[in-house]
Amino acid sequence: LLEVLFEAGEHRSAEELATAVQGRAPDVHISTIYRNLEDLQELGVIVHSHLGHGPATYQLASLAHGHFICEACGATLEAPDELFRGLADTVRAKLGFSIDPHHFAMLGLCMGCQELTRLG
Amino acid sequence: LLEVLFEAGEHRSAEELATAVQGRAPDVHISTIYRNLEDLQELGVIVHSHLGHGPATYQLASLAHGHFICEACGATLEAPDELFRGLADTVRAKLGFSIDPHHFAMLGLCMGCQELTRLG
DNA sequence: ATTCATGCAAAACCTTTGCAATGCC
DNA sequence: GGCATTGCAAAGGTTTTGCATGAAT
Repeated sequence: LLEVLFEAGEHRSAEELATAVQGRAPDVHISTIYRNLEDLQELGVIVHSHLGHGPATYQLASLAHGHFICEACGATLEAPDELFRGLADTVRAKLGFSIDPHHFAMLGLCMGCQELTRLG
Repeated sequence: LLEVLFEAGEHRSAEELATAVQGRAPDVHISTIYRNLEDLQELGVIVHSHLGHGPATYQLASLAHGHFICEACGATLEAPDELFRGLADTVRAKLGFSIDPHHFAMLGLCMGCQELTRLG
């Protein structure tokens, strides 16, 4: 049921997933979606991320990656893990902390919005 | 009113702030707190951050810094901005994106919880 | 008199939970 | 019969909004 659906994209909110599942099985309730998402996370099949102020998004664990989100326009850039390697190494060395760069997005300003800010 | 209160700490949720304000002015409603927090943010006096799954936390903009939060035990480490400089430079060069390392915490595992994971 | 900020209640938003009903072994 | 899973409704936690009152200019 759910697995079939996961072949339909990344960064899906629970509600989007519910709508998609309901296309095939109309009686599936969103609380069931949440419960199954939780189980699948415990199994390590999927992960969720927070991409800003909206609802959490879910995706297959194998597709997980970091994100940069523009605070001004909401643009989403995907971040290859290599970008975080330096930070991860430094933080592990200095604080003994092992970062998970996927769980929460990094916010900031995209190129276009930086220019808008500069122009005022 | 609010400013007086901000001399009382960082990482305060709206509800904690409301309780603190109500110690001096009992009739202040939490919606007023939210409205004033929003105004102060637009003025650049304060910022809010998301330190995990709980409520947003507010603090004076001048005290803002990044955070590393342990996904297992919730421990909070404060992150000097220098740690993010390398990542910020790389991301600006490669993606034209200017990161704000304060807004969302970086999750991961603290030293103690890494060891538990390894043993467990 | 007009504007603006406030208190309050209610809604909105996302997520979790209690419970009764259903299906499976 | 027991056990796990579901649908539904309701609640939970956080934040926002509508509206009427009341203060300040």
